[in-house]
Amino acid sequence: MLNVPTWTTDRVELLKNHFEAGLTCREIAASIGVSRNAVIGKLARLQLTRGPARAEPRPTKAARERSRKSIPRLQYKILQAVYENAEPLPEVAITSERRCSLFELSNQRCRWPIGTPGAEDFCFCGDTPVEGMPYCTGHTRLAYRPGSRQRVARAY
DNA sequence: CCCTGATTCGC
DNA sequence: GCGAATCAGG
Repeated sequence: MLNVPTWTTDRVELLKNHFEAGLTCREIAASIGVSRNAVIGKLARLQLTRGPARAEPRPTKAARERSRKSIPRLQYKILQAVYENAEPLPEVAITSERRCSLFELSNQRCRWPIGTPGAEDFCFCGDTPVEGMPYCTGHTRLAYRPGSRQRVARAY
């Protein structure tokens, strides 16, 4: 493969002329025989734009990654910690001394529902939650069972 | 959904 | 420098 430079002088000339003529980037790209992104990229490097640049520069990819992934990462860490001392889940119900009503729920009460909604004895676990989680340790392990998602997905 | 131009960043 | 991936906006 010969290494033909993409942006030869005449191609750049074509690019500029087509741009002046008001062709869209896609049309310019088709005319020259390159991708639309190539045209857009080259125009950007030539400082050629049609409208005023956007006021707010995009946050860096790193920043976007951070804000997008930080919460899932954190929760993954928490779950890791919950499963750190992994024993088989007990078959017996997880009991709580602190059962509470819907209105007594808070960030400091396990939100695991117990019983049938609407029933007289319906309530919530109410125990102290794992930090950053909506459930206590036992119910966190019940709620996030490894592999359960896949099994459920296949069932549908 | 389709499209557009603009920006970032790994190559 | 290049352009794919990704973005915001229409």
